Amino acid sequence: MGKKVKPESCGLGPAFEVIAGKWKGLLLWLLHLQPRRFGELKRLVPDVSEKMLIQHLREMEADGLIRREVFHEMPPRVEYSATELGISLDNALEPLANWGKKHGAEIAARRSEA
Amino acid sequence: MGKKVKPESCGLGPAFEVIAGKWKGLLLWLLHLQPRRFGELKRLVPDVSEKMLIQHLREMEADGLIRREVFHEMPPRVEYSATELGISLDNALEPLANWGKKHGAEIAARRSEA
DNA sequence: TAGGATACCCACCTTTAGGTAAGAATTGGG
DNA sequence: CCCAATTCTTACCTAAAGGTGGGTATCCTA
Repeated sequence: MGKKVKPESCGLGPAFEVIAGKWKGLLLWLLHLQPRRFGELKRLVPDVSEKMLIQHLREMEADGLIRREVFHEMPPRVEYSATELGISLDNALEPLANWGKKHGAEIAARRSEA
Repeated sequence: MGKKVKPESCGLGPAFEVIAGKWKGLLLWLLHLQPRRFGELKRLVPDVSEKMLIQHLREMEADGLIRREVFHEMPPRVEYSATELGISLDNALEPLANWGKKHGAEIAARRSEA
């Protein structure tokens, strides 16, 4: 019994570190579909506050998941897009998203029973 | 341009609702390997507090991811194991875990540069 | 009868994630 | 000269997540 197991060998740690945050998964998904500017993201995710929107975008940029491109126009324009690394993460998230689509109703039902 | 997009169609929402929590991913991974009793889990994840350990286990049980079996022995014994649903979620998490194993070092490096 | 092992339960506290609302920089147009 | 549009920025606050340290119940064994 009781084989020895290293928790780190699970591998979820680093992935969660990078994608944890209320809106990051959704933002990455949106940006992997197509580049978007700040205002677009704000409209597409109407419940996010501006503060969290930039904060999450900045962190994802720092982690190399997305890139930020500034166009020196007036009015100003900033476009965010997914990097290769970001796309690879989004791909790794797809099975999870499918699981959510498949079992979301079941979960919600079980929770409302409570 | 600017196709209309429904954020819900991403599908990550329900999945994150169920797996969010500092230790849930790791716990599910451990329990999909083999059933474990409370004390074993506590030893395998030494940084988790007892409070969070049961709290997470209880929530995962309520969500149908794991099952809890009580053996009326002395000293008492409670065994937790993954359900079908839990196993399916763990499978959906595997690509994410692989992503973490592959890019964890890269992420950590980028973060320590800061 | 005291102590040990196991699996909890609880009250309290700290930390952190996230929200609100206001304001600032840019620069072209009226 | 003032205003508008866009992308932030900042100070402050709330709520939720998680940690700490103690206590409880059970029954077996010494």
